[in-house]
Amino acid sequence: MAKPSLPQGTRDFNAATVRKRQYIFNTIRSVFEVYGYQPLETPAMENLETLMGKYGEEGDKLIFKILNNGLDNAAKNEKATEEFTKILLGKNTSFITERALRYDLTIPFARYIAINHNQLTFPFKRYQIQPVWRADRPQKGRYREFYQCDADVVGSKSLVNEVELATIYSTAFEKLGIDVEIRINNRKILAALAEVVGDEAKLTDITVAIDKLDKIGIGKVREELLQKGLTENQIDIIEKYLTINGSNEEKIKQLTTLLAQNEKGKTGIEEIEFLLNYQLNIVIDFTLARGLNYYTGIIFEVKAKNVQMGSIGGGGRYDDLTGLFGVPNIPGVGISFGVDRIYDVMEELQLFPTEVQIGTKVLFFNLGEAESKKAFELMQQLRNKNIACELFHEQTKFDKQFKYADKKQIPYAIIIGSKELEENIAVIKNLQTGEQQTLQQKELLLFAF
RNA sequence: GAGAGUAUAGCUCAGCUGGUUAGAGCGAUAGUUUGUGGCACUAUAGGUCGUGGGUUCGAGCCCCAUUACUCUCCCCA
Repeated sequence: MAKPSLPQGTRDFNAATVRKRQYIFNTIRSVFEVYGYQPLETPAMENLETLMGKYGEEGDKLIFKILNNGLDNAAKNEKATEEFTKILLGKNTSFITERALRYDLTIPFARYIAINHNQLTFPFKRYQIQPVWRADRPQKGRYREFYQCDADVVGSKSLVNEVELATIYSTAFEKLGIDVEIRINNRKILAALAEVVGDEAKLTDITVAIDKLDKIGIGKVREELLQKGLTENQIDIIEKYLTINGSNEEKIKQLTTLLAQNEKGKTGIEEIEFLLNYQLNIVIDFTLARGLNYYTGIIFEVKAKNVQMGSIGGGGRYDDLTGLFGVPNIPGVGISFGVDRIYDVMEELQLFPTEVQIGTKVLFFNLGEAESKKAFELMQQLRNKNIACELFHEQTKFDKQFKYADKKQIPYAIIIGSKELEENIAVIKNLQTGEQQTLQQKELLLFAF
């Protein structure tokens, strides 16, 4: 038989990894909850129609499509064969596939709003932590199945939402112990730049090129813009924009001189100033663009300090997400946590608390039939007090039982042999320090494990 | 979609210009006179060298094909 293997780009998570990941999820979830966000879960699969065309041409190709379960009527055979040829040509047909795996959490959320907007109280704040699937070529830090962790608020234009989301970022990362820089920019400013440059149609090309700045450098960005058909003069203005620097105040000052005449630019600057008034721990970065096209206002990106790693969070404001589903005029703003990268950062900087990694707290040694029966009885009492315990599965040498505890990193061993059984006592040993003490069996329940 | 690399024991890898019975470390299991572990020592198990062809007296090593995985670009989290 062939060796079993995993589908490309997927992973098993062992006990230690699951615990650490849960720790991240729980920390972020608790912050979401404290800020009044409500959980939402949507199905792993959506109707293909719901997803197609929402992520651009590239994105459509990366959607995992689910094959229909055969024909209900043999008469359709010929038609099906015909339709299948279309699939081979890269086209979609509901005859062959009408469902697909969730590609992100935002579109299913928009779909949910579109279905339920009549019954929801706005502003509607939800968070969602679920896996998504992409038929991408996997590589480092990039998988075909991975978790997203999103919080959005829709039905409100207030910038207070942006303030809250920025605060959620700093609170969550502080709780996780990660030192981060929260960068912000405003799509309105980028739009203004395109207007000032004199070519609004090139907005997307400009943002895409700018987004690559820290990766490929100013020279290559110029090259790319040139290729997209911008003139040297236009690119000079963009370069001037990209070289803005200094403190937040200085940056705003420089930008004002550059874009002051432009209405959009003015609003964009005012919005950023609104956030700055809240004394948030944020940094203006006018070179921040983010790839997703649906953003229209403030955009966020979070980077971990002291470690070489891409962004570990991002988000922004969008005006009309549900318009795609026929329900217009519901603006929103949202953020996302990149859990897999956060995991890598925390692993590298050793930020996981040791408690997270302990499964079983106490191992009861098995030293005979009567002894283990007593041990079992005591163990159940500890379990009732929510202390994770195990009884060694068979009577064997001390050596083996110790090794088991050692391998599983169990911090305490409780030893009840014939002597202890007779005298109603128990030996409790701290396996890390090697210290041990003898207690009355009933005192065990009061022991601070 | 474009490109590069890797494939030998459960894991990480050696294996010389092709030459007899393919090795190490870690791990696993057992033991070192059966009520105190982690260390050390000893022993044992475990591989038709990814798969299919070819060259050769002879292939883990060379050639071709194929599959899987890893990485880079595109794109993205």
